[in-house]
Order: sequence, then C-alpha cells, then structure tokens
Amino acid sequence: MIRRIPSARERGIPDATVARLPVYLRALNGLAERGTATVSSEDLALAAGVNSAKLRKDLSHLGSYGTRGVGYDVQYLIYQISRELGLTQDWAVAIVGVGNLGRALANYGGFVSRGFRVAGLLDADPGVVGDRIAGLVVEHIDGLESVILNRGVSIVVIATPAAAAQQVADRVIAAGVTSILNFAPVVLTVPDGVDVRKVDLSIELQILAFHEQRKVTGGAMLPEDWAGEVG
Amino acid sequence: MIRRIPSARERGIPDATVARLPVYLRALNGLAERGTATVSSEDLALAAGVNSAKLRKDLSHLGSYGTRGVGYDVQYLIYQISRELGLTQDWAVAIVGVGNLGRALANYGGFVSRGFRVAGLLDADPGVVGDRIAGLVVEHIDGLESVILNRGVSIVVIATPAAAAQQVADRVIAAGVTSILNFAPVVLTVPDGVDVRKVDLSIELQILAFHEQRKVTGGAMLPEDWAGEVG
DNA sequence: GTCCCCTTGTGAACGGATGCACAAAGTGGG
DNA sequence: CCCACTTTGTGCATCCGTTCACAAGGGGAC
Ligand SMILES: NC(=O)c1ccc[n+]([C@@H]2O[C@H](COP(=O)([O-])OP(=O)(O)OC[C@H]3O[C@@H](n4cnc5c(N)ncnc54)[C@H](O)[C@@H]3O)[C@@H](O)[C@H]2O)c1
Ligand SMILES: NC(=O)c1ccc[n+]([C@@H]2O[C@H](COP(=O)([O-])OP(=O)(O)OC[C@H]3O[C@@H](n4cnc5c(N)ncnc54)[C@H](O)[C@@H]3O)[C@@H](O)[C@H]2O)c1
Repeated sequence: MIRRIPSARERGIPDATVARLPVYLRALNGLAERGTATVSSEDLALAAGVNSAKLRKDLSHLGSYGTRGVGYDVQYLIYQISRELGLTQDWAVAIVGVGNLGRALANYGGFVSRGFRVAGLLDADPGVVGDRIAGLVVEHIDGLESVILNRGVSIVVIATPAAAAQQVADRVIAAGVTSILNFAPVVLTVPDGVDVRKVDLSIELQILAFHEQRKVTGGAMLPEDWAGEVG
Repeated sequence: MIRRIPSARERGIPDATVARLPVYLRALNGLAERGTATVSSEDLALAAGVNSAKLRKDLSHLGSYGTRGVGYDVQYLIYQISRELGLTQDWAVAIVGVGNLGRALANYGGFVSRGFRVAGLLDADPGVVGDRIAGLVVEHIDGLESVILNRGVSIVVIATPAAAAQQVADRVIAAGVTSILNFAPVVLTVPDGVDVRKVDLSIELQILAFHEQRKVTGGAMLPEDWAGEVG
C-alpha cells in the first residue's frame, strides 16, 4: 500500500482557513482601533461573519494563542496572523495594464496599508506610458523584466485586456514571478509552482443572477415549466 | 415549523457547480467564435481549466445535453447554460459609489455583453453628481430607492468607502434588492434571503502573500501547498 | 488554597466536492 | 446488420471543510 500519508501538510494550514485569516485580521484591526484589548471567539466570529467553532479551529492551526476563560489578546493575535500571512514584510507589486481598472487599483489606498507597495506600473500603449498616477510614472511594457528583477517584485497584478493576459503571465513567470492576481476574464495556463488567483466581476454577477432567477421563478412556477419556453 | 432552506439548490445544482458554469460559458463562447460546432468534455475541460469528470458531472446537473461518442453541441450548450444562469433575460444593475473603482466598473464593456445593463450610477458627493460616465449621468444617492424601483434594478454593486457600505446595503435591501456585489472591505450584515458576494482585492493579495512566503521560507514545503488554484 | 465559572481547543459526526473507473449509449465503417 | 470505437453520465471511494458538543484549562472571588 503506497498511499500518501494523510499528515502530508507539514505545518499545513487548510486553504479555507488561509482565505479567512485576512477577514479575521480586518475585524481585529477594527477592534484594536476601538481600544479593545481582548476578544472572545464568539465576538470575533460575529465581527468576521463566521461560526465561532470555525474561527477557533482556524486559529488553532496557527497555534494556541488564546487563554481559556478569557479569549484572545487582540494585539497579539493581530501580530500572529500578520506573521503567518507574511504581512510583517513588505511586498513589491507591479500592475500591468493601466487602463480604467489599473488606474483604480493604482490609486487604491488600501494597498499600502497592509504590507503591499506598488513598485511599478506598466502598459503597452505609448499614449499611457509617461502618465503619472499615484506618484508613479507608467513605464513601457518592454521594461517588464527589468522592473521585476531590479525592484524585487514578487506579485504581479494583471489588468490588461483578456487577449494580452496570457502573454503577460508567460513573461512575468519567465522573469521569476510565482504569484499572480488576474483581473482579465481568461483562464491562465501556468506551470506548477505558480499561484494564480483571479478576480472576475462577470462571474460574480452571473452567480448572483442565477440565484436571483431562482428567487423570482421559485415561488411562482415550477422550474420545469421554463424548459423550451425561450427561443 | 418550516425552516427556510439556506440557499442555492432548488432543483439541486451545487454551489460549486454554479460558480463554474460562467467559466464554461466563457470557454464555449471562445470556441463558438472560432467556429467549433461540437466539443468533447475533455477539450472543454482543458479550455476551462478543470478536470473533465468534474465538468461532465457539472453539466449533468443541468440535464443530459451531450451525445455519447460525439460530445456537446457548442451552441446548444451555450444556450442551456445561459438559460440556467438566467442570462437569457436582462438584468438592471445600479452602481453605488462612483469613485475610482465605480468609474472603472461603469466603463467596463464586459458588463453589457452578458445580459447585464448598468441602469444607474449613484454617489453622495455633489462634486460627482452630474458627471457623465459611459453615457449615464451620476445621480444623487437620495434618489436610490426611486432608481431601484422605477428601473427594475435587481442587482446593486457597492463601490463606496467601507464606512458607507452597510448603510447603503440596508437601504437597497429595504427597497427590495436581494442581490448585492460588494467591493468595500467590510462584512455586510444582511437578512436571510439576501445574497451578498464580495470582491476583495486586499484579501486576494494576502492569500498570495501567504503562499509566496511559504515558497521563500519553505524548505518544509510540499507540492500540495502551492498547486495552482485557478477556479 | 479551593471552587466555580468561563472560554478555548479538539474529537467526532456529517455533508459536500472531487476524481477514478466503467457501464451505457451513440456513431460510423464495412 | 454488426462491430469497433468514442465519449457521456454516474456509482463509489476518498478527501476536505463545517459544525456540534464537551473535556480541559485558566482566572478570579473569597
Ligand atoms: N474595468 C473594470 O471594471 C473591469 C472589471 C472586470 C474585469 N475587467 C478586466 O480587466 C482588464 C482591464 O480592464 P480595463 O477596463 O482597465 O481595460 P482598459 O482597456 O481600460 O485597459 C487595459 C490597458 O491594458 C493595456 N495593455 C494592452 N495590452 C497590453 C500588454 N500586452 N501589456 C501591457 N499593457 C497592455 C492597454 O494599453 C490599456 O491601457 C480587462 O481584461 C477587463 O476585462 C475590468
Ligand atoms: N480602487 C480600487 O482599486 C479598490 C480595490 C479594492 C477595493 N476597493 C474598495 O472599493 C471602494 C471604492 O474604492 P474607490 O477607490 O473607488 O474609492 P473612492 O473614494 O475613489 O470612491 C468612493 C465613492 O463613494 C462615494 N460615496 C461615499 N459615501 C457614499 C454614500 N454613502 N453613498 C453613495 N456614495 C458614497 C464617494 O463620494 C466616492 O465617489 C472602497 O471601499 C475601497 O476600499 C477599491
């Protein structure tokens, strides 16, 4: 029986937990700003919009940072989660594609406040190159590799049209980047070891539309009645 | 006591499947543009970046629309998925908060092309109200309820600062809206029956940072930890 | 020091999602 | 008409995530 041992994740934190840690962090920062020193899993879960047992299990993956009978020290937990997420260091981010969306992202203040620093803005359009946005000058896409290497960029945000996204991804990966946040509505093909996360407005709207349609038709008529009605 | 079913499945389509249908649809549209008439689950799965068994199981939830030995008719499948997602009808969307992000969204062409129509832009800032963006005039937030009711808005996009988001949500829900797409970095509290989806740049970056840190520090890293996760 | 109360951390049951593997079903060639 | 080939649709085993429920542990009152 050469079956992989279940304990495969060394110090492994489940993906679902990782995805929630930023939410907890945000809630904790809110509490800290209001001067709260300690918080129970119940209260923190409420602020984060999750079940308290889930919250406790999530935090238990980081270690035993709570005090039974009391709760969690807000500042200490902020520090532990930040460290776990890698936010105690500074991440250089480059934004490729400085159109409507790229400009909004470049101007977004929430970036800097959390350990992320926009280190470069790149675009292919000569009419855009040279523009000054949020204190940075847009550079030509030809300099992509040198921007990445010289400024220690480790995360790239792609905000180009869909047609250009794969090509941009290939180049930044070749330059050593292994973390990509993709806004273009296209499935990127990347080698193993490269992390791609996507933000897709269109998909989110379609999911909402699906549920919305259910609500409308749900009470009124049977879903089967719709089959073959349109077209 | 009759308890309301939490969500999603009326005719029983799993949430995970619903979230992938838009991806399949996009891949199918790409194939259709290139003149492909039929496609196998293997090829479509490749284009959508998923496992072919998963794709077949997903499609089986809609019905039996494939032909064994042949594959799926591209046009027919596009129609069936569109219908299932509710894209054969027109959805009126209002965008609340017309700042950097709200403008980018308003200018986004991908909106209209898929059954969604921007029916209103609203903002609280008198300096912004009256601006013309993508053919629409920004209206004052005071008119929120009348815009929703008079134009049949059923989906609201919130792109205000975090501090205003809950208040905006409360108002649109009171006006009858049950589908919200939230860009503000805050957990919205809503009653049962209201669907909220969020897009959070900051969270996505923090998740990337987590994995990136693992790569850098991790001699103790296992392949499972960085397997690409394109949804 | 002792006891009571509170909250954490986790074992265990459950349910949903994934992917393998194959029978069922349809096509086309001879 | 039959057979070989292709691909769908799905039963099943497994894995991952969620939630309940409670024992274990710590704090504070007296
Ligand atoms: N605007 C939105 O709200 C929104 C919403 C969801 C998704 N998106 C997606 O985000 C992407 C950007 O949207 P946008 O509205 O900003 O588009 P845009 O056309 O305004 O901007 C795209 C920019 O990318 C640049 N570009 C093109 N090819 C390039 C290349 N090879 N290298 C570098 N830069 C290149 C263009 O010069 C342009 O400045 C698109 O894929 C779009 O589908 C946008
Ligand atoms: N810009 C980005 O790339 C980006 C990225 C991620 C998240 N966000 C979030 O999206 C939201 C908007 O970001 P932004 O950069 O466009 O901010 P912004 O400040 O440029 O725009 C916010 C707009 O909302 C309006 N507003 C304020 N209160 C309002 C109210 N009660 N009702 C209606 N309108 C109101 C303001 O007048 C302003 O025009 C913020 O919550 C931000 O954190 C933005």
